[in-house]
Amino acid sequence: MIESRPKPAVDPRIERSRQVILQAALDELSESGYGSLTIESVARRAGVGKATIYRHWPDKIALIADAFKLLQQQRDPELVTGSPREKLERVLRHVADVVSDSPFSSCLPALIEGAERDRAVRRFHHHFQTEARKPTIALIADGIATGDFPPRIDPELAAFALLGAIFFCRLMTNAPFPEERVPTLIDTVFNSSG
Amino acid sequence: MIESRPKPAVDPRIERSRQVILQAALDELSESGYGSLTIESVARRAGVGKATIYRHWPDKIALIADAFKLLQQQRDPELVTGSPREKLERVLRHVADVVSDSPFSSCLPALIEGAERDRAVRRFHHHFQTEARKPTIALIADGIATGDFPPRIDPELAAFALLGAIFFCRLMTNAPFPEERVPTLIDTVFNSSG
DNA sequence: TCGTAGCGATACGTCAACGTATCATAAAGC
DNA sequence: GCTTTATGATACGTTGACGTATCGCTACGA
Repeated sequence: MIESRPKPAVDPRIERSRQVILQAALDELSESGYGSLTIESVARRAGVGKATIYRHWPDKIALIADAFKLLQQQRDPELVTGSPREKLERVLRHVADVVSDSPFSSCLPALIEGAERDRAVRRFHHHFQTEARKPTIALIADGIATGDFPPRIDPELAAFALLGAIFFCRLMTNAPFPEERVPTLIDTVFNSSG
Repeated sequence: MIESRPKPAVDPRIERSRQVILQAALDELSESGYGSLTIESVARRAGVGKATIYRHWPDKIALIADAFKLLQQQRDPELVTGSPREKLERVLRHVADVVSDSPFSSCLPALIEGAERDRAVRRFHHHFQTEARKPTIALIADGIATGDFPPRIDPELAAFALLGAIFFCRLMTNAPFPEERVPTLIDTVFNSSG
């Protein structure tokens, strides 16, 4: 039997522990934040012995980095169809929804803090955000090409403005960006419709 | 002598301690973040006895809240003149500058984290940001009234988009928003010029 | 069915920060 | 000058997290 991955027959207990611990770490990050997370509280929350955590991760930073990676992977991109304007609206509605209320949203302050303090977190945070932005930028470029959007705008800057407005609202005001306001936001930034 | 404020003749040592300690707290927030700040490290950095801090603040949260208040007050608003477009450009250049490199910028992640964890920090953070946004919104509304800006845009949303792009860049990418790109940002959001 | 190995629980010594108390020093105010 | 008072330094007991070690237990794989 030729198999490229011999499947090292990993003990399922290992993977189960990993998942339970990482999820508990995310819950802790959401509740206590980056600087106040402790291995012991994660272990308590996960219903796991401290030693089990140290078996899988050398230190707190490695655990947090893995937890954030899991968080990023949980943000599934949404496939949308329709006109560029319709696609953009759906994508931004989804972003507004996720940024308003989701595990990602509740961990966002801790993620920002983590990226500021730890090089590894910062690296994949920026990398992942860059990747997550690409479809939006491409969407805007498409819309310009088809004439749906004004021709002179800079797609990257437009994406910064649209996404930035939503994130800004979450972090700097007392109310998240309401999904229903997405069309008006697009109208404002693209100065279209009426 | 009639004086509305009798000046309670406060011992200058008290005010000096307050300032030194608050500045040290800001430095700690910038370096260690919200959750990892300790009273002892602030005392060490300020060259002050621990007891002096406890004499002035009941706990860590009160100290941090006061430190953030000082930080906000240090952001002096800039008075600008010229056409609405020129004024807006100068204001946004100033914002891009402050958000890229300043005590405010280096404390921003800690401020976001602090606002998430502590109700008092959150309240004045949101309040101050709302106040700081008002001139920009008014500026945009003025520009619409004078015909410098497109008539149909929502001034508040436009401000969210412009400011949001700058903050988004600081927090979600590996490079702060370059000041020189402010004109292009305005052009993109207002779809004007060429 | 049996040996292996990952597990939870627990105990351990270490360390750092907590918040309080004390004390001489020195600056402030009269 | 003399009293008051805020200060820096230091010591204190307490707490909680660190990271390691041990030990039955049991799910796994053969």
